[in-house]
This record gives sequence, C-alpha cells and structure tokens, in this order.
Amino acid sequence: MNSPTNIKQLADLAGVSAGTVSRALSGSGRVSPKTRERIITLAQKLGYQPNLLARNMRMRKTSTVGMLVPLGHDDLQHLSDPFFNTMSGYLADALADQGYDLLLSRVIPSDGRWIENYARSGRVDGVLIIGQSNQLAVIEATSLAYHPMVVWGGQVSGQHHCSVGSDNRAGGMMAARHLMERGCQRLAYLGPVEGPEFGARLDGVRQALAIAGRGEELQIMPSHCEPAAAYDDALGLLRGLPVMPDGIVAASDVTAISVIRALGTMGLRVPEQVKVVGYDGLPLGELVSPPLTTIDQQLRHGARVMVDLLLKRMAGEPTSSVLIDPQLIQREST
Amino acid sequence: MNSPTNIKQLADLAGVSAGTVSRALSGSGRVSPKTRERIITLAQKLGYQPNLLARNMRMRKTSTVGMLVPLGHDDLQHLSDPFFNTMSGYLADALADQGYDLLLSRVIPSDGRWIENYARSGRVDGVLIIGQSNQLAVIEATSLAYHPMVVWGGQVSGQHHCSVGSDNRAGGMMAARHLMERGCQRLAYLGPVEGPEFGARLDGVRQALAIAGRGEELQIMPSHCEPAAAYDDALGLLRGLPVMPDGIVAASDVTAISVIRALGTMGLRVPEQVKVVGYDGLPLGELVSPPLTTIDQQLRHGARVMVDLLLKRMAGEPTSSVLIDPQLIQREST
DNA sequence: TTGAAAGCGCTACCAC
DNA sequence: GTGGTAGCGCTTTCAA
Repeated sequence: MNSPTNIKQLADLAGVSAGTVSRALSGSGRVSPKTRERIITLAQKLGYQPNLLARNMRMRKTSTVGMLVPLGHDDLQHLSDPFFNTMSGYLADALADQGYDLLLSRVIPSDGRWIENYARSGRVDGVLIIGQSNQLAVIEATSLAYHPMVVWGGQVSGQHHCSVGSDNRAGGMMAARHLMERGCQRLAYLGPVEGPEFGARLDGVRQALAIAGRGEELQIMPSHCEPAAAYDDALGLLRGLPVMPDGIVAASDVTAISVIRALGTMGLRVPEQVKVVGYDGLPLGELVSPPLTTIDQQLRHGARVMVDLLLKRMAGEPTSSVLIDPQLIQREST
Repeated sequence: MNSPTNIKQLADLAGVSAGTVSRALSGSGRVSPKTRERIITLAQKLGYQPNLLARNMRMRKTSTVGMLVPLGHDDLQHLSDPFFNTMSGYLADALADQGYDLLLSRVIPSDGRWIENYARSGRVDGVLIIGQSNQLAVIEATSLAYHPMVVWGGQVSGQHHCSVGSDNRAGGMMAARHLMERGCQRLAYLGPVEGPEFGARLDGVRQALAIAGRGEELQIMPSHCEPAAAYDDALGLLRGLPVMPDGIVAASDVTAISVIRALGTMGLRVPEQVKVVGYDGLPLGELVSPPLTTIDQQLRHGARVMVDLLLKRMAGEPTSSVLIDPQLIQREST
C-alpha cells in the first residue's frame, strides 16, 4: 500500500480532480461536505502527505524563518556558543508557537548582499539576525530594501533597521553601581571593548564611575570573545594587572564564568575577595557555583519580542525597535 | 535598479534563453566560456538570486536536514535545554561543513506517522532524531520504510533503525568504578531510572557494584529530567535519604550541577565530603565550579558521525549503528 | 460544486 | 553551444 506521492494520484483514486482535492484538504474554497469528508478520510488512510515545497512555491510562503549569525573575523564554530544556543532555543520555541520553523544557516558574510541573497532565496519568509558583529553596514543597507528582518543587538541612533536588544549602557551602569554598593573599591572590566553592544556596556561602566566621582579608577582588560580561549585569556589578563581589583564587570556570562575560574586558580575567592558580575542572564548562570550575579537581558522575552516584530513586518506593518530593560539578578558571585 | 526575480528576466536582459542562464550559473552543461562569463557578471551586477525553492523542487533535493526532538509527555520548552542546544549547535556545524542547513522543527508526536509525514513533505533530504523518548515504536516502524534517518540515543538489540549514541551501560560502569577508586563507600544514583538511555546507565552502575561485590549498597533517587525543577528535586531527594552518600552518579551533567548546588545548600563540600560524577560531557561542565567530572559522550564527535551516516543513507548506502565509547573526564568534582 | 488549465521558477531533455 | 519545451506538485483562476 504505497502512499500517493502527489495530489493527482490521490485525486484519481478518489475519482475527482486535483483541484477538488486541494480545496478539500486546505479547507479553503467550496467543496461539498460529502466529498470533502471522503477525500480527507482517504488521504488519511493512504498516508498522503502534500509536498510542502510545491505548496510553498506556489503560495510564496514557507512558514519558515531563517536565523543568521554574522561571524565576523572569528572562525566558524560559534553555533555551539552558549549564547547563540540559548537564543536559538528560545527563538525556536517562540516561532513554533506561531506555526513557524527555524532554519539555522551558516552563511559567510562575503559581499554586501549576503543577507539579501539569503532572504530572497524563497526559502524563508523572514530573517532574524543575531548580533551585528562587524556587519552593521550591511545590515543597515539591507534594511532599506528588505523589510522582514529583525536584528538582535544594540541600538545606534538614527538606525533604519529594526532591532531588539537590551539597553547595554544602562546595563553596564547597573553592573558597576551594584559593585560599588557592595563595597568594591577597585573596579575592572573584562571583555571586548568595541562594537555596538560591548562598547556600550563598557561606556555604562565608565559613566557610573564618573557619576560617583571615581572616573579614574577603572582597569580595563580588553579580550576577544572566543569561548574556547576565554579561561586562558582571563588568567593572563588578571595576572598582568598591576593591582588586583575587588570588583569585576565581565562582558558576558561566559566571560564571567571564565573569570571566576581564573580567580580560583589564582587562589582568590568569589565573592569574598573579588566580586564578579556577568551580562546576559543565561540559564547556566544559575547552575554554576557560585551562582552568577548578572545583568539579565531577558533573552526568552527578547526572543518573543523579536518574533512578534518579525511577524508584524512580514505582514507589512511598521515597527519600532525595542530596547529591553536589563535587570540585575543578584546571586552569589557578588 | 530592481533585481530580476526569475531566470527568464535575467535571460532576456542577457539576450539568451533561460536554459543557457541556468547552465551558466550552475556550472553544469556546456556553455561557451564567453557567454558564461557575461551571464555571471550580469547576474552579480543585478544582484540576481535564484529561487532555491524552485530549484529544490525541480531537483528533489533541498540541502536541508531536519532535526526532530520527540517531546514525550513533558511540556514543550525543551529546545532550550542545554543538552539539545549543544547537540543542535554541533549538528548545525557538522552539517554546514557539508553544505547543509538545519531545520529546527517542533513536531508534536500525534499519530504513528508524524516522522514520516514530516520527512516526506519535501522540505528536508533527511531527518535527525534526538532522543527516543517514548517514541521508540514509531521510530522503529518509520525506519522500515523511510531510510534517510539517524537517531541519537541508546541501542536496543535487534533494532532496525540506525542509531548513534554512547554505550550507556559502559558509561554507567565507568562512573561507578571511578567513584569506588576514589574511595567512596556509599554510592547513590540520581536521575531517571527508565528509558533506553537512562535505564542502561543505571544498569551499568548496578553492574559495576555487583562486580565489586557491593551490589547491595546503591541508593537510588529517581527523578524526572526537567531542568527547571532539577535543583529543588535534587535537594528534596538528598534530604530524604536515610544515609548521606559520599559518591553520586548523576544521570546527566545538568543533573550533576543541580546535585552539587543542592549539596552546597546542605553544607556539604564537593569533592571533599561528597563526590559527584555527571554524564554527557557538555562544555558547560568545564565552566562550572568545581569543574565537573563526567562521562563524556563526545557529542561533537557524535554529531559528526550522525551527519556522516545520514549522508551515506541519503545516498542509498547501508549503514550500521554506531556505539560511541564514553570516556571519563576527571575534573574536580570527584 | 467541480474540472480543466495556467503558472509559480527552475532544470533537463531533445532538437538544431 | 544554444533554444524550445516539458514537467516537478501545488493552488487558483475561469468555465461549465
């Protein structure tokens, strides 16, 4: 009993035309209840599965959204990074609730049209970009002509593209202020110092210190964001410091975890001797010991917002960018 | 300057036929070098992007693989679980290296045909199933008629479907043996006790103890595997124990982390008072403090194996299931 | 209410 | 080496 592979076969078996089967199965269009019933039953019995590619092509709609991660200069293993994983999980959940699938593609930023080429390939109804990396110019240019696109990342003034992200400057300030409130005297920042997101976090830290009249005292340890090398990086940076800080703002949760490990290696206890605050609010921050104090970007919520905005844009509605209020989650690393 | 939306438009602009453009762009078929060059240049200049849906439909090949997670009875948020995240990241990486994209779908196991319906929708060239959950019967039945499918999970004797997974029994034995070697006197197991994977791990633990002539002494704490409730679960289970173990085999890394936290809450130090070994070898196990001793399933390698096997099966070649040797990674929790 | 036919954009076959 | 044409499986007119 082989299943019919196309609608015509099923139609022949049912003694009707292909069009009638299509109308019966899709529920749209007028079909007599009797034939409809008969066709549906037959389809079920024979295990007929419509070819979705053909349907998608004809209807110009795929119920699929692509997620793209611009990888900038680093090498290409980032899809296993905890941040992207967490994000893709939340996005997949949020999309699934709306009847959409998530297509994970690794596209290498080549020319200035890589996003648009991908988006216009017909395989996806819209595109979610996670992180601007060094592709801000391409993203901005693309957004002028291609609308069903939402970007996770920082907001730059006057931008045309629709973005969702936390207020990185405010988050940086919260982190620094929290450490000062906890009595830290010598603050440090460890992480990337450039880019729309990390740069703003660092600015926030600086600003909080400046407001407190302690603008001079921040030690900055610039690092790349490669998870594999993060621990070694942190250890090297901390050892190279002239004076050991007692409060560290890490640029991300993954970084914070590496920092805590490096401090442990150096024989320093967290939070007693050094306090560390992370950034992101990844679930794994709750699992580690000590559980991580962090600036929560509310990624689960953020993912839902991204999906909502994207669906609106796919429907042709206008949207504004959304700035998510970061929230301090105090746990035991501070 | 609007990009041509189909091959015919581009062909008209180039003064050739659609077929010629197709041959020129795809590189297959004979085209004079001169016209080929001209067409490629023009396409690039105009930003022509072929419609991949149409191509896929015509060629009956999508260069996309679907990843399905049977969700069994639990609710539907599992795509954000660290294990699935890690796995999907590795799979996406391995697939990308072979020119494939990963389609993440949340399909709810309804009837016995949910896998086959998905697979035969034309959207994917093959299917990867992560975890058998309670869908072993459906998987096994599907594998009889649908071949491009590879499953991550335990191996059951006489199975027809192609699976990749670690030797869970051996892994369980390794964990127990390691704890005994480290001098533990009172062993316990915490985690799910049923299912093709967890059940085998527990069996392995039992067997190692039996071989050592200490078959009686294992305390078993059956728990579900919901990450959200894992910590509370662990705390409750540990508090309910008549006698505190000094060595715990956790069913997964996520569970192990919760166990360590719960022990901390109870004022017990790891590894001095209680040693804990996890299972999975997730990267996050290295990040936590203390870094986790674990039975490494070598997921990155496993993902590559799954992809290799799937590609073979997609090409019609026969494959055998693969049992991955688990490896003990000793870190600082034991 | 139903059937026939056109067409989505592409590739492959067969002529020339 | 190139053009015309058929056809992938579906939905959606337009007639009957």
